[in-house]
Amino acid sequence: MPAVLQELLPNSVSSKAAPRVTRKGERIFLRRQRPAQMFFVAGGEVVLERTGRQGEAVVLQRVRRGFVAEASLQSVTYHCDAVVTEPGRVVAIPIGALRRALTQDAAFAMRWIDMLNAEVRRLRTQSERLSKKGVSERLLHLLETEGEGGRLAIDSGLKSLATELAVTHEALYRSVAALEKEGRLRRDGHVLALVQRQSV
Amino acid sequence: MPAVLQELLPNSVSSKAAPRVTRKGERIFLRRQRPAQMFFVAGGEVVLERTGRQGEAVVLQRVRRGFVAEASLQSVTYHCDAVVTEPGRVVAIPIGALRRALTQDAAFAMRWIDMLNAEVRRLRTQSERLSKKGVSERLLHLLETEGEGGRLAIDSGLKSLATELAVTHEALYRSVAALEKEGRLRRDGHVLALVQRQSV
DNA sequence: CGTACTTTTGAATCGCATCAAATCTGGTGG
DNA sequence: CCACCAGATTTGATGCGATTCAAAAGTACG
Repeated sequence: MPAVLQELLPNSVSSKAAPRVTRKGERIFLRRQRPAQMFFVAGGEVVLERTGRQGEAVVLQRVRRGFVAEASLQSVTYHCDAVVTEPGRVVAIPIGALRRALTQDAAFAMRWIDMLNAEVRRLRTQSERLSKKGVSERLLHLLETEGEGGRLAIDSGLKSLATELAVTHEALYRSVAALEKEGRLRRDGHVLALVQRQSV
Repeated sequence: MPAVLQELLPNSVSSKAAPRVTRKGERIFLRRQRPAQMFFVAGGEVVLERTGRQGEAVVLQRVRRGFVAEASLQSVTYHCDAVVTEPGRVVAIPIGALRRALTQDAAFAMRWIDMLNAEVRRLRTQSERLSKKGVSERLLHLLETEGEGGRLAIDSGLKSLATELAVTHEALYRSVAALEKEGRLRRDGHVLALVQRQSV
């Protein structure tokens, strides 16, 4: 089990945690199912998505390390599907034990609150990004907010990134190419990096 | 002080809460300020927004009853501005007292977690909405998800709604008119309502 | 080495942003 | 009560950027 998880969870909970490997394409859980476990992604990648009636997938969360659907702690059903996009590992934690620990261990509850706060901020930033109209504006915003020093590794390909930015992959490819030609962006394999503009 | 707040907060906190009236246009707090208080909107309307460098405002949260920027509990600075869009009342709660109560009162912490969970879900729905491309798709999604039985009161006008949907007001006006003509939407003053389509 | 998927480029079309302007509205002060 | 003003609402014309549809080239993987 990852150290991050050990530090977050009290023993009463982590002792009940069950790690397992995931396969690409596997569904960890489905919308409308009753949550019995909380999942922590410890390797690979899992996306939380909703599927419209025409089958268009909307990516709501992309997790490489952290909880999927933390917000379903008290929910009657999941409100999204969780799909494995890259094989790896998840840790399943019984929700009952988690709830019990949260009501009994205030320090743990506070750590949990911090985690939720971070997720709320991340989602607000994502809303801000999706409020932008141009493709390149969204891309640059992503690099500015999610990247480290304007650098961001794109592990699952630009096509997958396109659905995350809610644009077509064609538009994204063209936008990347255009930004590169303008000298505002650089590509090193899977890494996109903003080119620092010299301030006057 | 509203009953909802009384039920949520323990006495140690609610005794320190300070209600006050708000004026239209007033800024409750600004980005980059250090959070000293947590604000509960008890009347009127407050929006949480970020302003880009060209002054384009992005609405991240619109609150008529509830907390603004709950996620800044442990933050060093606010990450958004809070602006009063309709005069009313807010209750200011000292953050120190709040934090203390959360670490000592597990039941309160659990109620707080539920509130954050609800906000996370709301934000995911908002991301889903902004992922839609068409204006009318976004509008219909709003009515489906935020409305009660497809009915939603628009108190602050369609123009303000337009910025929330991240479209121009012209496009929204036209979209509303078009949907009305198609018989998919009805307007009764400030209320927008989906027209129920007869299932076969 | 074939198959499935991503990446890339091209062309046509469409919806929305943009700019402009007219009308309507609620609220203010004379 | 009316004139007036600021803001919201509405309609029109134009252009651009993204979607859509199509197809070719590159790449990973069994």
